[in-house]
Amino acid sequence: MKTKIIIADDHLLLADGLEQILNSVPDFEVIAKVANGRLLMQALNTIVPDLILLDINMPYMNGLEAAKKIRQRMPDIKIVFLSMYFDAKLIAAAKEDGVKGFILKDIIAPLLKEKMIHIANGGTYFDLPFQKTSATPAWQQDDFANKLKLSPREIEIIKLIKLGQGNKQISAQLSLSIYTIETHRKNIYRKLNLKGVGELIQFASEHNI
Amino acid sequence: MKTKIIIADDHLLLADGLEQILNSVPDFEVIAKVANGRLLMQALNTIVPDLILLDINMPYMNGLEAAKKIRQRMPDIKIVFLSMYFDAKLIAAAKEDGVKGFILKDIIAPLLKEKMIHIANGGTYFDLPFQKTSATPAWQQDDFANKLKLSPREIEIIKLIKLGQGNKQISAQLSLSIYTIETHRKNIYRKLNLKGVGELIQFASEHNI
DNA sequence: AAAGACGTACCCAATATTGGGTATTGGCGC
DNA sequence: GCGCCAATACCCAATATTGGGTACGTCTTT
Repeated sequence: MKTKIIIADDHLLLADGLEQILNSVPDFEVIAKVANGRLLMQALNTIVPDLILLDINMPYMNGLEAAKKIRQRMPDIKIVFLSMYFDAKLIAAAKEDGVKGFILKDIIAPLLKEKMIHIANGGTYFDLPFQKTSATPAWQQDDFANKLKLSPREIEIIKLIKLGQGNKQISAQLSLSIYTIETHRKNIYRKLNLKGVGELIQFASEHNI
Repeated sequence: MKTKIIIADDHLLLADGLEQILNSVPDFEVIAKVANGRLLMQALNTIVPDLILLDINMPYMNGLEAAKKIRQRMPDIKIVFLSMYFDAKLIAAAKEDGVKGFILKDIIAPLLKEKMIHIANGGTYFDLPFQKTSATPAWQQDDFANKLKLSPREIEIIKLIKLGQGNKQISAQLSLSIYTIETHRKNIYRKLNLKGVGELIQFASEHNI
């Protein structure tokens, strides 16, 4: 029995591309493509997939709302989020709603397949905002891969913040200006879409940085 | 084979009391009592205990220093800290140094025995700053038991801080003045001897509040 | 009734963090 | 060599947190 998939994405070209990619996996079968959340809910009245690949940003009803509704009515359907950008809060909310995966659109086809197969087999996968994960060697990442991901220095600073250190202590420890730490902090918050130490430490703990 | 214990405490009366209590446990044998860290180190040249019950605040060499040295030279000796007050940072440092337990002096004899037996048998025990732990019913706590421990309201607020909320959000959520939250925060920091959100969240995570 | 803990609320000054900039340097890839 | 980006550093204004107080009503224990 193949895994029946619905693709929900308002970028029709991308949706077609995804269809091609997923249909090239023997165990996958794309049974529908829809362009927004409302159409997705309508489609679910007549066809029932095993998995939905859901764009977060869609008109009429966004991915998160759609996921909530689907989760309530048909909790057996696996939901995987697809997004242009990394967003720590969004991922936290998604996990709350039982979403099985979060994949950035900067992924390349073979890796997408790999992750989708993993999820279809009952696993979960949530993209991380780090550069150079061991699972995805640099040579197979495309141009967008390094945007909005955390640099080594940023990760280092997150670790220190997580230890309860203030900017002053961190700057002393790394022999840097306090202004530099402020800049790094700002960049970290911007990249992860977080606000304040609390949320950052939350995030860091969940992703054991 | 009995567990050989050395008691290190500059309050001689207390040391005597502890000796009585511990000797009433069949498996325990107090083989020495010393009044400060230096005397403890001297004693260790001639006698080797299985466990040291170590007061944190002692003249000449405090408990933490003594523990570090003992840990280096004789890592097999179990060390248990005894303290008048709860101190989150101290406990964190103690754990780093391989200390097996942290017991507040407001404990009552039967519970002390219980915890010491647990530790002697290879366990660890670290006192918590909460009121009314289920393991220690209120009726068997003495007068000092509730000093410097966290109230329910404080624990509630710690949970919200841990979720990354600021004073403003917390006050809104609980329908309280922001000043009240500030007060609670101050009390929490004072009671736990912590400084800043970072350290608090660290602490809260470690003790899963 | 007095003492103490708890929760509430307020004031104030000193720091710290946040969020908006700009700018320079050195490395890396194309 | 040019562009990009990480890392560094600085400025500034707006908030937020910290840490020092005081105060008051309620409830519990002594």
